[in-house]
Amino acid sequence: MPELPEVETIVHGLKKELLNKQIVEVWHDWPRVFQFSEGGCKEFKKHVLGLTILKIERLGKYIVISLGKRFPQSRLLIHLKMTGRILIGTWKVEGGRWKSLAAMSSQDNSLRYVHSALIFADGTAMLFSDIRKFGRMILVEEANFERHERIRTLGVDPLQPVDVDSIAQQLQNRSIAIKQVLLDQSVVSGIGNIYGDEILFKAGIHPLTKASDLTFKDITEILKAAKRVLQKAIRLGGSSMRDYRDAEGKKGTYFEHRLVYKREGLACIRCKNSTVERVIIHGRSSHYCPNCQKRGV
DNA sequence: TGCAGTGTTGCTTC
DNA sequence: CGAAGCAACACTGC
Repeated sequence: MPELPEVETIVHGLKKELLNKQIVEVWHDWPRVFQFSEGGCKEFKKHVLGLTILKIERLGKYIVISLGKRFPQSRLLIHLKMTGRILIGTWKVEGGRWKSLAAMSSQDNSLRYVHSALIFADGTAMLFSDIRKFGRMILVEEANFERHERIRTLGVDPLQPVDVDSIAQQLQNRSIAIKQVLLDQSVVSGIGNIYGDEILFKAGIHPLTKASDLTFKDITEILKAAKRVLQKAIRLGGSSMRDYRDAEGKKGTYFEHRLVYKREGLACIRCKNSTVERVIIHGRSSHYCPNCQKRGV
């Protein structure tokens, strides 16, 4: 479930552990995790060996790792999709399976789902565990980074100062539900199903409201709510329902502090006398209070 | 037992 | 271009 707060938390942990490490080996048992321009894992490996981790940051839901000798030569984009996890520690691979030697913390059965790994000169490794195998590691040459499809089409980061006029303009000709638009990474990047519901609850906007029906004030409220909700979630280390763990293997506690998500049938925490309802929007469960969240127009 | 549902995104089609 | 539907994959719970 890694959304912006989870990825931010992971990146924070990775910075503490991985900076200045040199990649000396690449391992995988599922070639499709690697992408490098037109090539696959062979080309990926060739380009990455010997490079050092110079910088780690978050762009939307991507972990972005700058690699080079002295200056950045390429960037590694990691998307965790639904069930991806990054494990850091000391391990050995035995019969195609990774075994813990001195992991930063116990990673229990997630070791079973490791499908790729970067091994560093100091003997430590970064493992990429992913039950559903939707996650990807995409290598992009530095010169092509800004115009790479995945990066070029990324919407604004909700934690950065946002130009409300430009967002309002984009929503003008969108007839779909605001909930669906919030999940569109090309409008605003980093929000997923959980925080989409949380943000709309906080803003008092019904998730089925058509984006084009929102007033300028509504949009301002939503963006303000987004900052608050996401910042709080980062403070709490993200949400852990099932799979999510940070780089140190720790869960986040936002889920226990959630406002509406997965609270169907329970009393609304704001008005207390309505019951949280659930509706499917574009195939995704959406939770809201029918009393506190009014539909626009 | 079998099947719907699950946190995400990209591709195809209209 | 916008929008809908489905595919990628594995597991859980009813």
